[in-house]
Amino acid sequence: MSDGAAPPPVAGRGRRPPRAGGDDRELAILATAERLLEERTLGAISVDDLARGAGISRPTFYFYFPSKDAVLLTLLDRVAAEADATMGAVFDTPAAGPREAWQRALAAYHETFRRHRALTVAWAEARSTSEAVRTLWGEVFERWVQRCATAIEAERARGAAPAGPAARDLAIALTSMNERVIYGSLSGDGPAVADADVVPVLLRVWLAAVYGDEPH
Amino acid sequence: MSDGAAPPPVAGRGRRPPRAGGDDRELAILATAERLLEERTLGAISVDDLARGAGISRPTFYFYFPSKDAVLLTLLDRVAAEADATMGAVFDTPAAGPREAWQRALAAYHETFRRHRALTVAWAEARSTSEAVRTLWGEVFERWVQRCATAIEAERARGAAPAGPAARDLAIALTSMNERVIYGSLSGDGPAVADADVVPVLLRVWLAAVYGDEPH
DNA sequence: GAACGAGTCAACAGGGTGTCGAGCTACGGC
DNA sequence: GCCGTAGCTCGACACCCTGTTGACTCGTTC
Repeated sequence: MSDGAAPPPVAGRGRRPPRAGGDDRELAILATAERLLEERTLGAISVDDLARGAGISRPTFYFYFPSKDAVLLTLLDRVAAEADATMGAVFDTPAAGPREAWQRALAAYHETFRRHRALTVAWAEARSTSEAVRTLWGEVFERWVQRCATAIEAERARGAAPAGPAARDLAIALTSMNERVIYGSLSGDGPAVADADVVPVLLRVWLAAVYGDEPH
Repeated sequence: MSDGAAPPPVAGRGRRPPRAGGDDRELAILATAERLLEERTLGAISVDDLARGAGISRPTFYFYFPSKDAVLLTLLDRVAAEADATMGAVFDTPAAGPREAWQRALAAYHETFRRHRALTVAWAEARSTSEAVRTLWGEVFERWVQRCATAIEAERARGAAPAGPAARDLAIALTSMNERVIYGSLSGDGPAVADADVVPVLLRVWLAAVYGDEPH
C-alpha cells in the first residue's frame, strides 16, 4: 500500500521495478499466456509453460511477474479497460430511442467479451482462485450496475418506465444474467443460447424488466 | 466403462466395491468435506485434510474415493436430487395463479441452494476444475430449463403469454440469471442482491419477461 | 576498470497428488 | 483350529508444481 518516495509509474502488477529494457520478455510472457489460453484452460497452464513459451526459465518468469495470476490480471486489466471504454462510449452517444440505446449497450458488452473469448473464460475460472481477479471483476461489474441503475432511474423519473424493485437490484439481476448467458455461450459447456441469439434474447428480457408493468 | 456381469449396485462415484463394513469411513469423509467447506474454499482443502478429518491416512482415502472431486460430486448428487425433487413437487402442485406458481418455483429453487450454501459455492468453484462437476451442473440446469420452457410454451398456448423469443432461449436466460444472482447472494463477493430481495426481484423479471408484451 | 544494477538460471525447499506393495484383521469353509 | 481370501490400512515412493536463493553474466556509468 505504501509507495516509497520514488515514482512507481505503473504500480504493482508487472515487473517489480518498471524500468529498463527487458520489456520484450514481459510482452512475450503476456503473448504466450494469451496464446496458450486459446488451447487450454488456465489451470492446465503452468508457470513453466509460460516461461518456456517466452523463451526464459521459470525463475526468470518470477522476475517479471509474481505469479501466474498476475499475468492473467494484467491481461484482464486491458479487457476491463476496453469494456469500460466501450460502455462509456455507448452510454454517452445519444440514441434514437430507449430500445436502440439498450440494444447498443448489450451488443457492445457482448462484443467486447466475444472478442476476448479465451480471456473471458479464463477470467471466470480464475475468479474462484484469485482474490485479485475476483476484485477486478467486482469492479467492472459494479461500474456496469451503476450505469444501468442510473439509466433505469432516469427512465422512471421521466415516466417512461414504471416503478418496481430498487433500480440497483434490478440492474444487478439483469447484469448477472448478461454475464452468465454470455459466459455460457462463449464457454460452450452446458445448455447455452446460440451466439447470434444472445443479444436479442437479453434485450427482450431487459426491456420487459425495465419497462414492463407488473403483470396480473 | 465396462461393468462386469456382477451387479454393481451403486455405480462409480464412491468405493470401488460397494460391499462390506467400512461404511462409516466413507460417511466420515463426506461429513468432513461438508464441515470443512463451511470454513474454507474447496481449493484450500487437501485430500490429506479430508483423510485426517475422517481419521484415516491419505492412501486410505483413495480406497474410498478416487479423488477430492469425487467426494464433492457425491455431495452434489444429493443436492441435485433434492433440487429436482423440490422442483418436481412445485411444478406438479397446482397454484392459485401463474404469479403464485412462478413465485413458489423461484422460492423453492432459492431455498434449496440457500440450505446448502457452502456446497453451492464449492459447486461453482469446482465447475472450472472438474469435467464431471460441469456435467452434473449441466444436467440440473437442463432439467430446470426444460420445465420452464414447457411452462412458458403452455402459457403462450393458452394465450396468457405473448409470443417472443424461443421459449427455450428465454428459459436459459432467466435460469442463468437465477443461478448467478443466487450464487452472488450466497458467496458474498462482489455486488449482490440482499438475501431477502432475491426472490421478489427475480420474480419481477421472470413475470415481465414471460408475460410482458414487446414494449415500444 | 571498479562498481552497480538489470537480467538470468541451477538448485533447492516445500507441498500437493496419486500409486504400489506389504501388512493387518475378520470371517467362512474345511 | 487353521487357512485362504477379501476388505481395509498405511509407509514409502514417484511425480509435478510453486516460489526462493544465491551466484553468475553483461552492459553502463563514472
